[in-house]
Amino acid sequence: MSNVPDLTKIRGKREETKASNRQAIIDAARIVFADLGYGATTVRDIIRATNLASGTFYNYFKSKEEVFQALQDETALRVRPRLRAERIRARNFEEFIVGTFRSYFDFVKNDQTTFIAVRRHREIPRVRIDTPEVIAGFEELRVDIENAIENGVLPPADADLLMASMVGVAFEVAHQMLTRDDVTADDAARFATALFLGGVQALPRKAKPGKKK
Amino acid sequence: MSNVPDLTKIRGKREETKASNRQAIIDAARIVFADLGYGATTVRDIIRATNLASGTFYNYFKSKEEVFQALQDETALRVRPRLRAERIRARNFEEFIVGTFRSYFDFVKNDQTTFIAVRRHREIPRVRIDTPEVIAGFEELRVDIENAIENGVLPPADADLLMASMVGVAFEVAHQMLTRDDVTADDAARFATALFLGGVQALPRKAKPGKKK
DNA sequence: AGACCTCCATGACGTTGCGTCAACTTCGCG
DNA sequence: CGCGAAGTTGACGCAACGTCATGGAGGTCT
Repeated sequence: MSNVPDLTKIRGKREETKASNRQAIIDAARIVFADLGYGATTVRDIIRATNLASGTFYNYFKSKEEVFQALQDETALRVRPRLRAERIRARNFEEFIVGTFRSYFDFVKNDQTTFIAVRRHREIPRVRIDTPEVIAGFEELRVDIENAIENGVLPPADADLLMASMVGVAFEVAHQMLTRDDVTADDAARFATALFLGGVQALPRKAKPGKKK
Repeated sequence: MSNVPDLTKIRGKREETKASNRQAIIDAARIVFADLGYGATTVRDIIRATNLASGTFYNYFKSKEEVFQALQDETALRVRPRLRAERIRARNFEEFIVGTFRSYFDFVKNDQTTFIAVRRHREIPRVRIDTPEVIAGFEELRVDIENAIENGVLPPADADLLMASMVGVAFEVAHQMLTRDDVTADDAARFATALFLGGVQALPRKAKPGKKK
């Protein structure tokens, strides 16, 4: 009998149930948040939806906020590589912009459940929470913008503000897309792209003179 | 002697303490939220910061969420008239855009405490909550955009998406402004304005054919 | 294979905040 | 002044919180 454990797969039953418990909590949370709304759900509601004991929850997360972050992070980690790939592939200004928006809106459209679930709060009309992974995604965009500027793909503008603008437009337009049902991912992407294609040319040069910091 | 009550001022001691209690709760909440962060704050923390009894709280709000909304609404009701005035005064495209952004960023800059307080959560990096009054402000912008389009001040674009874009850019750029300290309200306004002045020209024509709905 | 130890799931427990409610105080009005 | 309406108070029952001692299952060493 081979006693060589498959190192890349199973690290023992210990680690296995650990991962499975964590995932069970996250999955239960996704359902419960969507069902009761974020504010109304309690840690107890979440563990009740698993077959784990209350104490176990606290071995994995220290509050429902932390589970929520894990949920958001999961999503962020799924989108980021796609966006990144699009931008790296871009050989010019237009491709940079259109690639980013297109794949983001496509993702949102195909993944509506997650996004809608998150917004389905009862008490509060609309909420947005940025977790570390989401913020890391913003940072990635900023870096890509800076590189694009250096390579002459983008005109020299303030990278922070340009990143912020793209993020803002992406989120708000995506929200419209989910609210109205007559806006396709393509409509959204064409709108956002046109705005930036036209707008970026006109931007003032860097607000801050030198490099960052 | 005069038993004619000043109708516009005091409607009797009853109404007076009612208003004062409500305001006391809101004021206490503003401080406590800023201090402990939104998530960590409890209803008890808020009433402890007033000299009212716990039961009294529930005569005015039914949860901390509701107090928070009242706080947001207070702010929204202060900004909206200014933005509206700017847009109505606008005699052309540029004035419409620049007026809106300038006064919004000025407001945020002068009112940092409110905005920073709201963001000073411990558990969660960054949060945004839209209350009914805030959403009403968005709607106001949308209507103004539609009117501007009808009057030929703005080119015919999708008003919903244009509104969403302006909102997104306004929020995100304002956030940058508060995070970095080298961005003035003027920098922010010039950036956002340039983006839209250049970008709006290039927008696709209305995604939806006829009038709204 | 067995003994041993480590790790973690369990659920009961004390604590804290929740929302309600009966008793009481204050206001307005005749 | 006296009565009813309106609103405040804090104690109470209940639910969720986060912890911790216990036990059982997984890994390791001989």
